[in-house]
Amino acid sequence: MELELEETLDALRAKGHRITLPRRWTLKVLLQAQEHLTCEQVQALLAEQDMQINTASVYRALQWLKENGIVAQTDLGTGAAVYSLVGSHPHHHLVCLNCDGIIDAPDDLFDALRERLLRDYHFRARIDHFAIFGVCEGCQDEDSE
Amino acid sequence: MELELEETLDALRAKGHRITLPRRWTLKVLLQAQEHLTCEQVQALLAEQDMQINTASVYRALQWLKENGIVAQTDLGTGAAVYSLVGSHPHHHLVCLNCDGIIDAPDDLFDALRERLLRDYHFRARIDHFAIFGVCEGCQDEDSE
DNA sequence: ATGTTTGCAAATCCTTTGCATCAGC
DNA sequence: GCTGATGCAAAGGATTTGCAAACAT
Repeated sequence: MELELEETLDALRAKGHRITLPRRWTLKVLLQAQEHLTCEQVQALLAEQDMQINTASVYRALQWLKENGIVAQTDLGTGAAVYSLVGSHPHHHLVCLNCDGIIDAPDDLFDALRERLLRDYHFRARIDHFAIFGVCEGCQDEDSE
Repeated sequence: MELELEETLDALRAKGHRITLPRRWTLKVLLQAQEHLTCEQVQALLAEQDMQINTASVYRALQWLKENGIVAQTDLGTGAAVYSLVGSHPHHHLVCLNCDGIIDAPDDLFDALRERLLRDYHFRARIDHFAIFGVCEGCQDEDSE
């Protein structure tokens, strides 16, 4: 993991980017967490480890990582956007409109869609971390009661 | 269209909801527009026709319509959420991460995905008005230049 | 009549920005 | 040393909320 951190940073440096502490730490905590985090969570997790950075800098670091294809930004309808690594294990979320529960879904779910978008629209979809809204099994049962 | 308005409102009334002017007007303008609108646009279009409602009431009406499955809310990454009717002609958007261009996409794109989510996850997806981010044809060419 | 919804203004929440200072290369 | 990134505080924009008055049923 430490390796992955340095490798990624080296690649960015090679593209002419400056590697600063906010950027390094933000990427580090995302690698540690291996799950989607809000800006606030990133900052809190860092603070726990005595790495203090300003909120604006976390936002700027996250945006930079996003622009460079390292992280994906997703709106789960929870108010704050969540950020997660693209590379590691791409996964998606089924968000229940009724109970707000979240089910994880694998990436290959979107393979057919990706292919079709590329073929029919020449559109290269970047479905890195997706949220699909709907009604989960439990809540469907409730509805019918 | 007038018919559809009254029918929908009657159905809501039958469910015990109160039909007020903000609710009626908000639905009316969405039926007129037949495309996704922001809260601000709803309010502006109504004001043009001398139907003044408060911003908070537009939000409340939109949320009410959403809770009742009449409209879908979508985040196109443009700041404000957009709202559109579910019933009429479901459609979706391919949003280019580079040029912010928006390509319309038909609903049947998601048929296979819907079926698989239902079969494998018992999840009833409500993909009413979706945004898929990626890179459009023109911007792919630019990249390779 | 009664309980719900509205309008208004203020509050809240997430995110961005201007600018002087600081740090990476 | 130059250029770009940070920290801070303040602004920004979208959405929500508290509450008295108005309204639908």
